[in-house]
Amino acid sequence: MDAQLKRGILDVCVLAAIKNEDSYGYKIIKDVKPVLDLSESTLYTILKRLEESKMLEVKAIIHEGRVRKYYHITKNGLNRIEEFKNEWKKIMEVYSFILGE
Amino acid sequence: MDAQLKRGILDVCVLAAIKNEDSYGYKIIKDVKPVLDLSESTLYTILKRLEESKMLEVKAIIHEGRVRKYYHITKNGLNRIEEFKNEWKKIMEVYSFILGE
DNA sequence: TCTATATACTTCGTGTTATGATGTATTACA
DNA sequence: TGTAATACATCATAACACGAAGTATATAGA
Repeated sequence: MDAQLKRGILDVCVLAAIKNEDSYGYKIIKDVKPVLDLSESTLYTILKRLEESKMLEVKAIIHEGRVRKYYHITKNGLNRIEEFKNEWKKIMEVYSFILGE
Repeated sequence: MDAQLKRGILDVCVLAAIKNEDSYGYKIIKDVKPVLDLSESTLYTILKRLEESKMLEVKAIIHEGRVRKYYHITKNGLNRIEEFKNEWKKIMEVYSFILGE
């Protein structure tokens, strides 16, 4: 998909991926990739950003000798998803415009 | 609307605005703004980009003492719109994912 | 006549962001 | 021994939206 089109949905996509269950980087990539291709560097950048803006909380856990960072969605994160749903209405208007008013 | 969400649709939005009739910067802003807010600097940046990628052709015309640059969509531009419509299907899948698989 | 306001386009600097490349480290299996 | 899978991190780069500021003309109203 066009790189520009991705922006703005990627963040929310990651939030959605952990909405129902805490998850970690490697798993999130596996879950999101079939729907929307993203690289490791992109994902970890996003996770850091979402953490900084308090939409996610992190807990590091040792799993089979490796560090695993589990991400948990916060209220802010849930709000962001709701906000996105509202923005979507606007997006649909724009789409109609593009199809030919 | 979220700045990131705009990217990827702005270009196509501008193309759509001149699809049926040649237009110029000032008018394009007026036409697109009700649907999707954009500033002058943004618009002219986009127009330049679309011209460079051969999606638009420009013709400068003197209108009431002022220069007016009329933009005409090319075949490339029309293709871009069609491409966008295809990408939209993918976007809808992502949207479903966000809503909760 | 003076002054907004509308018309019309341009340039620059800044901040945000996706991504490829590269690196580190462990476990599992052939 | 080697190779794939697991798991996360960092850096440099390029694309892009946007505010700010600038240039210039026409027109309507005070």
